[in-house]
Amino acid sequence: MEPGTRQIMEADRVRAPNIRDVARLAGVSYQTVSRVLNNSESIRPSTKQRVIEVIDEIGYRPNQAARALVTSKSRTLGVLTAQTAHYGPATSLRAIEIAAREAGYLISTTSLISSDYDSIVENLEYLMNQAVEGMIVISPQVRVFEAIKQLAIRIPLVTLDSTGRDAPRSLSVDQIAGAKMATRHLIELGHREIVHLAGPQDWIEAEARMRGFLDEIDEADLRTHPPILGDWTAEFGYHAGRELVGYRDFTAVFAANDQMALGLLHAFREAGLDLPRDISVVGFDDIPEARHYWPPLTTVRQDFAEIGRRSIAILLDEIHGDARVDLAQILPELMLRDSTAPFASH
Amino acid sequence: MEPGTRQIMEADRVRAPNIRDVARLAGVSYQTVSRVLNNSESIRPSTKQRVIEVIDEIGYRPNQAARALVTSKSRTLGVLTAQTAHYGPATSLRAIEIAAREAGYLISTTSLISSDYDSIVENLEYLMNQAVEGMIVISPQVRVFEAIKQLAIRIPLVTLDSTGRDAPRSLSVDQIAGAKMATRHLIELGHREIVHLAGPQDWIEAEARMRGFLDEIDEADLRTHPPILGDWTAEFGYHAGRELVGYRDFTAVFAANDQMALGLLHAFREAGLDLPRDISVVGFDDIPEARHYWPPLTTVRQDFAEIGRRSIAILLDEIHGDARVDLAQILPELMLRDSTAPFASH
DNA sequence: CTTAGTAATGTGAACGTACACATCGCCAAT
DNA sequence: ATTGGCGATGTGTACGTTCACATTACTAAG
Repeated sequence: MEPGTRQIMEADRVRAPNIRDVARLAGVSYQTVSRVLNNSESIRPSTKQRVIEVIDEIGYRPNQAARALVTSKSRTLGVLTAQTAHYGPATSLRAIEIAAREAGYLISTTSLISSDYDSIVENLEYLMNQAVEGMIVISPQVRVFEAIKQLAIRIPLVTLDSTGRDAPRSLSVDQIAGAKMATRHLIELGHREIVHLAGPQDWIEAEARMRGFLDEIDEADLRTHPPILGDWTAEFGYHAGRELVGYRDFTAVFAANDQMALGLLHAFREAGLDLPRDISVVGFDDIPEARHYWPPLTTVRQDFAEIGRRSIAILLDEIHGDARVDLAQILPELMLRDSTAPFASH
Repeated sequence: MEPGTRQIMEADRVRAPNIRDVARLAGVSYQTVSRVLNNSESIRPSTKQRVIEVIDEIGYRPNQAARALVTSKSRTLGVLTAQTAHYGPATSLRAIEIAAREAGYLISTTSLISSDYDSIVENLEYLMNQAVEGMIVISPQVRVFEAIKQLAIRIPLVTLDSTGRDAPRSLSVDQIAGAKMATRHLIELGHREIVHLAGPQDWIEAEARMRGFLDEIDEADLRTHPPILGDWTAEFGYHAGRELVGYRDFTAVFAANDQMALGLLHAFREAGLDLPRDISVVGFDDIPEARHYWPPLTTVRQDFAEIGRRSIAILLDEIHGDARVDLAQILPELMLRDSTAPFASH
């Protein structure tokens, strides 16, 4: 191509300024500009100053693609999540995003539409194609682990679950402890017939909460019906509640999340029951609305934002090779409100 | 560097396979592999087949950074959002992510921590540094537009608001129409003293809902107090409700979102009022929980997922140069439930 | 049997940056 | 005056891909 032609093209589509443009205008070599960009030492303050001025003046932005290409570091972390519209995951995700940005990392999120195996694989492939340096799995489901193993994913991985699975490092609020606290609270109030409205059993959190419930029931030498397996929604809680009022062989319900608890309250009240006198209800999560339900919901609080922040800290540590952040579990907290009351036979 | 040294390095850290490795193993040139990757025509099926087999076999993944560098297309879209933990934005965001992925685009999200001008600029800069090809602003606030203008951002932009501002193309559920529907409903029930619990006024949606309310009040020749300016939370709704019960110079409240409506219900019920006989309440959004509030909330439904999908469609159209998707506003829908009742003086 | 035309494939260059190494200039110690 | 050392800056090259253009293989028409 002749020089002339070239110049016309350049004039045509204004090329974004690059490191050499900056260098030329600042009267230094491109390498010096690179050093400024990467905060290298051994650069004279006056030179640095001059370069920075040129950068600001012409609005130069480093080309991330070129950087990624040469360093073979994408500075991107992948997040695999389901149900992001829910308060918990959404809050964690937001904290993750902010923490990642502060550390200079980009987040690439992928939301599972369906939870079948192929879909999970497809989503993981998507993240791998972004050359993510590490991965966080929020609200993990059992099949996700199979897929990760199957794909032989080798990058650092942090999952937000409580079970300490083999492959990845995991972290979360201690779901089992939370469920036990909730259940114990009901037992201490004198309830003996307690129903558990659980989450979908392929969700690790749901499984853990159910385990905590059953353990506590067991320790108190009580009996219980097999838990009802729900889908986290208020709608399901409502229908389960309508079903339950037909039996009345229980005095309290522990729901695996606040939304389902809300559905229960709705159904019970609609059936003319007096809450919490007739039936006590405990939820899980302590979403901001829970304290304004009627009656205000007794529930187990977990700090979703803190989980998000810590997961990033752990992941970055692992990426940088110093796995020193401890995985101490975060303890949840029982929030006592008005949806639970002592059991009084009447 | 001598060849020998080089080989040791390669053996040291296993380099990911590149297009040339594939080409060598398939017995073709790298350009042919490139053609297969880009679905170029005029390539013999048998050749294509062979290349694909090699790709699968050695697990080759195209290097996105190299692609982005040479094409100067990042295939990334930026999303600027606030309050992502809320149901509405979170739902839209999820739909955006899924739609973008289907179109082969990556989403880079940035959440506004604070809404001051500097913070907005910082977040926009962050997105520009990712070389995003287009931008979506969810739940836009007024200052965002100033910042965009100030930074002279030239990439395609879609905002999710209802006001048809000058610079960008915008799209949303018609907030004003929704607010008018809610207000008219209350008026038709016979209410004459209606209070509006508005959202923060630097939020464009909040402003639009308030405008709709005031317009409708005006058209019905009614009077109203100046709206209460809230912050979207149930907590605020609750405190506003406690304040309001002291006056009792109204018979209905239109809250700018469901969460604040929930807080109102809580406060009113706590004050011993009979809902909806004593006071009618209307919300906005129709989050999934709204129908399970007590009483089930009359509210204005908007389809957040649809907004998300459409915004991507519009943005991609604009990026590809054919701006043909129309911006017809999506109409919201009034969901009649039990939190509103005819006004009867008693 | 030649020739033209097209389908299929190959070659050279460029994208913008960071790394490894080379060079320059200066000052202190001999 | 010479040397060594170090701080500051410059030069060559590679990263993996696509684009523009060049070449080869094949097919059909004369």
